[in-house]
Amino acid sequence: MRYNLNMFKADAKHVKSEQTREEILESALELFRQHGFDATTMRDIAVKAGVALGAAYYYFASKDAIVQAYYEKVQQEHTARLRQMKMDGLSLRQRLAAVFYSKLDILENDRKLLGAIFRYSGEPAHPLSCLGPGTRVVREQSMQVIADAVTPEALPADLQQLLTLGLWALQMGVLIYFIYDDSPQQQRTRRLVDGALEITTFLLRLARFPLLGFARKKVLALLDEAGLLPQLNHALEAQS
Amino acid sequence: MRYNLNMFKADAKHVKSEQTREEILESALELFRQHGFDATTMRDIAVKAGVALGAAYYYFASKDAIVQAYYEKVQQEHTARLRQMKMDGLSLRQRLAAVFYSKLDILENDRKLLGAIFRYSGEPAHPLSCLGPGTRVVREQSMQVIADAVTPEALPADLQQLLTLGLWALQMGVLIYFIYDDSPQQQRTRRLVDGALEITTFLLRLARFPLLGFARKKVLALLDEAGLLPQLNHALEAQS
DNA sequence: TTGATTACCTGAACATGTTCAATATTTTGA
DNA sequence: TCAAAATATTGAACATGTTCAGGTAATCAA
Repeated sequence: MRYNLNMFKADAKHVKSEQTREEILESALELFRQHGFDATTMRDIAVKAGVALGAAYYYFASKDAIVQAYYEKVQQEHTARLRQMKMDGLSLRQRLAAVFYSKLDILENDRKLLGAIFRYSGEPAHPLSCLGPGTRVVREQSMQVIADAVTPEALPADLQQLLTLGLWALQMGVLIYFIYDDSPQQQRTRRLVDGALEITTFLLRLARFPLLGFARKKVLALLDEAGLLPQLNHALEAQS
Repeated sequence: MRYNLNMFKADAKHVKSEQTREEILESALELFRQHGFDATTMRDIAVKAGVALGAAYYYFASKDAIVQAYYEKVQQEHTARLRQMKMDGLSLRQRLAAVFYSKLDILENDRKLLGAIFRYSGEPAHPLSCLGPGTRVVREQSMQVIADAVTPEALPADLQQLLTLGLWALQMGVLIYFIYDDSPQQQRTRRLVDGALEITTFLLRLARFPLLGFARKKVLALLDEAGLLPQLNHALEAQS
């Protein structure tokens, strides 16, 4: 085929648009890291990126949305890192440790940015609510990473579901703890992860006993009724 | 004694100051309920309260601080309601149900206000962070309400500590769920509370078994190391 | 009583997130 | 090639949370 000159132009243009966006994002993150989220103004960001104020709003709906974009990149990176890790031969606990640790590694120097992620957790209607529909994709992506570490264990479907949800909630809690953790290199958070995973796997071994099996059914039924297991119905239907 | 005229004046003045504060608070809450938190401006509040804009900032450090003041009143009311309830003869589960239900009752029509409470949960340095030092008093107060419902059960000190902390965390989660719950009268949240308490008391009965006793020790040690049990040290020291 | 001190209150000014009408640039379709 | 459409960009204007220098009223000390 003959190359159409416009193809290059189109590519170049799309690349340039993406570059502008990236430039704004990177400028913003650098300033956020340097001076904090609140101390950085949208005007600062625009100046540093070499664009007009309005351009920032052409690419990002709000100042918080920039942090959300950052977190989406983090999630991509997290997914990518785990995909290229060889998990063969590792125990569940080791796989989960890899999941939690790599997330902390990625976020290590940006703890101050994370606050913005949780800012609208109590506002269902806000597009950036970390529990709302607006962030569904990244949330499901982060649950998938955990599910991928759980699945090789070949647990009963209900337990697998339960464990994944529980670990996702644990991860949320760990992130909050991480933000507040002022120990050097956030070692306390790492130790918290270790301990929590030890207990988790210990309880998992107990989960086959009848009494805990009963509790497990109860918990599952409760979460289902509460609508916190959206995929459960399909999973169970497919199984039975 | 002879009454000093200035006493009345002083009282009148203090009362008047308190009245102004109350007027601003009530005006704000009414507007928040009517039009939502974001749609209400500080100028609206000042106009409705019949004061200048600056007066609102004399009494409240920020717009969010007004919601915080509301929540402190809620916590007072919660504490008061439970104090005047007769808990004699009630089971642990019934006492806890009373704790959770009464809190939901108080907050019933103000779910939209609660979002602001969680807004700074990811920012340790913010004075209104619901997990930070700035809100310690109201947080300890809300834990005390739970502790008072747990104490009559005469559990071992460590288990009591653990249960109280766990229930407080549960309450936080329930409040989040409550905010997102669009079922009529938030019945789903009530059912979630019922189910969660059933499971809690069931697991509590299991906690005496050796295997779960081991897990319990592990959890306790973990939380202690994580610094999430600030009072534990004193409690255990006093016991031994 | 009176001057000094404190508490309360005012509203203009400011800072900054956000919007938007207008303009420039690029792409598309014929 | 060129006009229309789509995309990208501009920066002034706006809305609103917050600050602050200054004022008034109440309280206190002598």
